[in-house]
Amino acid sequence: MALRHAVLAALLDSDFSGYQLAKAFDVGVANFWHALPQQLYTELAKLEKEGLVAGREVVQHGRPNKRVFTVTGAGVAELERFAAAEPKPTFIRDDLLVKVQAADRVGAGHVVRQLDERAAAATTRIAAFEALLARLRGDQAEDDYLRHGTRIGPYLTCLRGLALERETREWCTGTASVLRAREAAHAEQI
Amino acid sequence: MALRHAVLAALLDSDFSGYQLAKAFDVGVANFWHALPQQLYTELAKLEKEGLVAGREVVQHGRPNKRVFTVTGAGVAELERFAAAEPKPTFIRDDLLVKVQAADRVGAGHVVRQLDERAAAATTRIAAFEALLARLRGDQAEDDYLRHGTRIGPYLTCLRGLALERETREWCTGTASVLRAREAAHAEQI
DNA sequence: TCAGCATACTCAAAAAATTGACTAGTCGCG
DNA sequence: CGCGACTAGTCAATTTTTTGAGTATGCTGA
Repeated sequence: MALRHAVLAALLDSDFSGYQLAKAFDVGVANFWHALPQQLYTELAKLEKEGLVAGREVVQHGRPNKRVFTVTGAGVAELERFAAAEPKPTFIRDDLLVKVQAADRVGAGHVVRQLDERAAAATTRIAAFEALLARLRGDQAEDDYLRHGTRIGPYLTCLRGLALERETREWCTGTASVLRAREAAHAEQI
Repeated sequence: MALRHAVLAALLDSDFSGYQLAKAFDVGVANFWHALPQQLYTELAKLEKEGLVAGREVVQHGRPNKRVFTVTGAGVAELERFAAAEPKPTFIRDDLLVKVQAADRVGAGHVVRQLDERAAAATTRIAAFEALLARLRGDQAEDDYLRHGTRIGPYLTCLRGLALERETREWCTGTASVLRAREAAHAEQI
């Protein structure tokens, strides 16, 4: 019962349809939560049945109509309860870490390549986060925005995403270069 | 089919029983993977049936006997295949991020407290990682160990854990202080 | 013009993770 | 001597997540 809170938090910012939420959960919100479209549709249906969100049909021209959802008062109350409850520990799962853990026992070649790719992907995401942050704060200086800006929540979580991506990039490039140096040294010995 | 690789990677370092693995997955390995004891027992049973690990009974004095597991050749081959495959994207799930995202719409009090607690927990983990890293490299300098040390995999993943915890601590303290300042400013206005 | 992609969603089945309840022996503490 | 904590597991039920397969419509570029 935790995806629901991620959905509610995402809907606080602006109303979304399931499809739009799915996009968000695949890129931006994925920063701190991840879910497939099917889960979101299911969750939205449940939330609506429980009265935590309200859906309304939006007629569109040139594309299928959609149902967008708004958080209700009960939804905000539910988030309030969630905020007061003890948080579950952070949950990280990363294939690359597992591979690096095993890197001295299996061939490191593929792992090095994947580290490079991950570092490149991180660079892209860093740029995206920086652009998003700049857009959120508009023409205000960061300090100013942090003190007086609206929608500080999304800004703060973006800052975290940015820091994580930077850390990821550094670790990936550092680790790749260590593994490469060791492969080279090993090759020399022969 | 991914927990199995985390288990295999953990067993590469030294043989473990299900119980010991459970401990590791609750603290150390939890750095990059998380699993409950039940899952580990189930997974070990499956891995043994498939011949990827071999179990043997260890008779103990003064406590129940245990079964410890070793990775077999087939297990290493399976890890090799896994290392070559495309990695799934990193998967992060964090209640606190969701709460911060919603912090400007629900009471920030609890969230601030939880951020402080998380920062304190991070400090503890940072110390633990530093101690573990020092133990792994023994009397070697870090550069030296990275170039020539054995078991470089665990060392590299620990470095990542350390960096993540440091980032966590910084973000938590920074975010808590931003939210506190805003609460204070808001109180003044009244 | 027509294939492919994007929007917008649904249903069902399988796999994985979580929750909760148990067994059973040992150790130390009061 | 009994109580609680630690070691070392097992079993079953439930919930969550993932995988896979569909339904429609409309726009765009080769």
